[in-house]
Amino acid sequence: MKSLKNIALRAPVFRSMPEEDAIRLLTKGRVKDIGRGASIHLQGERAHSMFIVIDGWVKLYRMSPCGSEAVVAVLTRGQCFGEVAAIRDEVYATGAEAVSEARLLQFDCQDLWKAVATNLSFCRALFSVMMKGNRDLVDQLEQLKSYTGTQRIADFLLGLCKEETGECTVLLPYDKVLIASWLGMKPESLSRSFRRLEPHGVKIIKNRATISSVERLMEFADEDPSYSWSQKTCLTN
Amino acid sequence: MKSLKNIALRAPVFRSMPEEDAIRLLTKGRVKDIGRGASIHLQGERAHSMFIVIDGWVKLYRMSPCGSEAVVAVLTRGQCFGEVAAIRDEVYATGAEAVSEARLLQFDCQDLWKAVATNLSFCRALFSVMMKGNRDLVDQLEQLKSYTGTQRIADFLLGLCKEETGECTVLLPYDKVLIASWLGMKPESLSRSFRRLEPHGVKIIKNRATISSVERLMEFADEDPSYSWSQKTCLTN
DNA sequence: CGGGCCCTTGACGTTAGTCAAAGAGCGTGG
DNA sequence: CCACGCTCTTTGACTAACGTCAAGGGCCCG
Repeated sequence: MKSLKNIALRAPVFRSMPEEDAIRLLTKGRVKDIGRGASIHLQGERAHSMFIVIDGWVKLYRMSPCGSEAVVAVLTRGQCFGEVAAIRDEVYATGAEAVSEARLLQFDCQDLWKAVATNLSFCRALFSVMMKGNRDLVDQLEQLKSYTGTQRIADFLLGLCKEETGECTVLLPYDKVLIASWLGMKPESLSRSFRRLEPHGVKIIKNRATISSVERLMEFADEDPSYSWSQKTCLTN
Repeated sequence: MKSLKNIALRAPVFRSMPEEDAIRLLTKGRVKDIGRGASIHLQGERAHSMFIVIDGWVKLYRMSPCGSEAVVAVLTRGQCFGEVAAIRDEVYATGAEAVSEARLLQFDCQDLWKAVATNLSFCRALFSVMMKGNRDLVDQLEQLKSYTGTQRIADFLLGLCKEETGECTVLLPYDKVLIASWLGMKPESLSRSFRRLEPHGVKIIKNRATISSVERLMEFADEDPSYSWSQKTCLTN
């Protein structure tokens, strides 16, 4: 229980608040343990709560009328979701589902409203969190519009590895079907794209990725998509 | 000047506030007229202001390291931008540029901070606006991940027309290069996609689009992308 | 051992980007 | 007025990227 508190206090929503305010809010939260694949809330459902992930992984997704699923975010320890809808008594814009065993902290709308009305630091903290969410969405849009799937994977891998240079090994945090959906492609395409990264020094074995040169991969990830082949043909000419 | 005030008061940021609060805030705003192509703020620049569009069109865009531009939003009368960064003293996540002659209302950071600290209704109004922004980004992501370019155009046209049924003619609000960029494709692809909409009852002449049946187009826009050809082959068998 | 799930691979078709060229519309200057 | 250059747009030919369908391998679990 102590570690739960520590995790929550370090979460972006609470971190920037005076600690006593954060603790007071924290006590309003209810712990919720759920299994892999369990639904947390549905898209279009009236928002009743905000959540913070204490442990495990959660995906936010959109179902389109034709039945295809687009993953909009994948969250883990310390990240919060549902706040956007909960804060204004709206419906959730996405569905939320646990993609692993997960432990959440759940806060009722009413408590949020009270906190917003009485606590300016919480208000500012919420702005920060929403800003971060906004920025992540914009980043994702840029990626989708400007880069190929293979480049998005390169970026995804780079985001996982701590090193800024040299060699690096990372574990894929969840299964490839989810990675594919998150990056906006099909599992088959993901698999092929992993192959296409091999010439750039990336090897995937099971759920372990080995990057032989972080710099080289970064270069590839930022490259103009139309540049790769013109370079190829230049070399062969 | 009176109409300026009316437009601003009807803007989503102010609409939900008590009118006297809104008017007090409004007086802090400075009018700014700019020409087509003029830059309003740059991506990565320290945020100094929030803006409301009084007239004309503004695009928000991301430049990627390789130089390609991804349009993230296209805004017009009443819509506001820059608030996400301005409210937390951050850098702008996107660049902003006028894509037509435009008139803006500009609010300094300091005034915003004061307003947030002293005025709960403004705080709530900002939450609403940010929520709307968030939702639009999620919608866009879903579109990009789940539909083809041609379907996104269909959706774009449907968003322009007021009718829910029957025939409808709409004017394209800005040039096709921008539409293409906004929908995440190249002008050439846009041009071809327009052609592909003809069998679905859409005719484009200059900047005027005629939709012969809104229902039919909606059906096409929501269709499973992989469904179209299986239907085609079924018909020919 | 069999069934289900995840992942990969191959063959094939569709979609979108690239490069090049050309037409349409428009304002400018001769 | 016309020629010219400019930008926006369309079209064609070609290529790359991605999705679809089908098949098969590896793995876990009942």
